[in-house]
Amino acid sequence: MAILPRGASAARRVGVRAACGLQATDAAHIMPRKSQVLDVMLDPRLLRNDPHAVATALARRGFEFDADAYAALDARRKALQTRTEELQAERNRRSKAIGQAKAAGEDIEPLKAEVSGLGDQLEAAKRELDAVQTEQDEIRSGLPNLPHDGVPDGLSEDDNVELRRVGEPAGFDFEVRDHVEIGEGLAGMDAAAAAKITGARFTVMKGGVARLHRALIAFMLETHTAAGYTELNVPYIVNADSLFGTGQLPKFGDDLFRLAEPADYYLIPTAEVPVTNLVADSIVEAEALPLRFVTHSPCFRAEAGAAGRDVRGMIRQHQFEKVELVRMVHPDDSEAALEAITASAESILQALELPYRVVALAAGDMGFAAGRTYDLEVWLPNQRTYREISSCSNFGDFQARRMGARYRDPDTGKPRLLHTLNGSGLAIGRALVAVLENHQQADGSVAIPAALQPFMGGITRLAPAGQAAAAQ
RNA sequence: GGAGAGGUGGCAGAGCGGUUGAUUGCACCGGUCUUGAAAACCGGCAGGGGUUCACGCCCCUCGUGGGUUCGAAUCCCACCCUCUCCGCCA
Repeated sequence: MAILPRGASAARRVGVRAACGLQATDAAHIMPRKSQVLDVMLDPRLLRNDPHAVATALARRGFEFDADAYAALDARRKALQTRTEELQAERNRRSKAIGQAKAAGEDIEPLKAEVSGLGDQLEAAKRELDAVQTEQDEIRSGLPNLPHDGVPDGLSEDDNVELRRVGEPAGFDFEVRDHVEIGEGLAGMDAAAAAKITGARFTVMKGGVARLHRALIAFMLETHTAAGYTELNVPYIVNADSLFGTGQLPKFGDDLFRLAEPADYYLIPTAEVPVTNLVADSIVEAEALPLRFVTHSPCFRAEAGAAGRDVRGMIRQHQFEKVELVRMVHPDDSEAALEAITASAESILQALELPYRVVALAAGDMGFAAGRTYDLEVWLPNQRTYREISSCSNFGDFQARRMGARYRDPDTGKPRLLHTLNGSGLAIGRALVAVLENHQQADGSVAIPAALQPFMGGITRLAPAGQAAAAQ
């Protein structure tokens, strides 16, 4: 049974596959296919009718868009398209006339001779049009989403706006350890072993720490499904189409682990990719909205631009796990849905008794596809700072347009782009770090938050190696 | 991996190379009838794009790409996907 109605037509998406069917070349070549495909990113009409407004909006993100050049290109496109379609119409008319003449038993040879020149003209016009459209598509697929009106101005994280703080950082009357020290003390965290097996930025977890990691996953899935999210289990390997749909491609291939063999697939950088793409290429019935999904998955990131950052511990790994929340909603509901998805993520932090703050990202600090983003940052006592543990974004129709995700408007009967959102609920590795650090005790043990204890066989603390196992 | 079958509108399912972008059924929307509903009957109903103030007109799309032809859902080639049987396998 299908989870979602799949559009059998699949008329769109001629796109990426065709365009990048050219093997393991550069991921940057991945493009939507021209014309009749709706996976261009920003609304093509907005781009055509008011390119300067687009340029102004994108400038808030620090993105330069040459509106005049684009407008000039579009003028060429228009002329070429008109000419091409006129030629096609002419050819269709004549061919139809030949058919009728033949049916009437007339001699069609003279008619055929008349049409012969048309073919060449048409082919030439098509080629030209094709080139211009390809150029336009390349530009469009590289344009980030427009920031929502309410997004704070600014180009860097320094311009982010703190919305609220929840929970008081605990006072410690001993020297606060970081999670690496705590994890090693518990004999539960081993970076050296992972380095031997693989390399840098991996960790082997063991015993109580591994169990705590698993408990966090189970607790989060339980909490979110109880709140109405439908649990999913999805592929961790995806194709280029899916990554284009959510916006990782064509621009951010460097952040991905790519499997060139035996197939040109990618490891997912987040479950957002497979889950959001469930609605790719389909028309969802209006009553089915909102769709709310939760899934647990590993995430694989090359961290290409992060050399030297967060090298110690589990903050920044090539492989980590995450519980992800995804919603597909009616366009009118996406603003409220962002608040709701953020609240879902916050409920986990509250249950885990972790102090955190909520930050509205500035226009220039948001991800490529996001129209508005709230980050949740958890308090890390050793670093004496708040660190990102969840990112909740409203993508508006940006991803929906790229992947062809629509719902049927009951009033008009016509398909319309739906809105997509997602948020981490939460990143498991960082949640583990936060629990270890915030709930550490003077003796090196770690108190298990009450909410987690049922998923830990009822134990209330993790004890350092050498101490008696676990208190009841 | 081997052998076979197949991919057509929201779904199901037709379609001698020529007024077929596509018969029909279901679903859906509107109407008649009814106190109301159901049934019955009548009508409407694929997606995308261009152009137009608008009515409308035009182009593209029958898995994807290419080829043959004046003309392709229909013929040819390649690829992708699905199903059945066999092999392998958690």
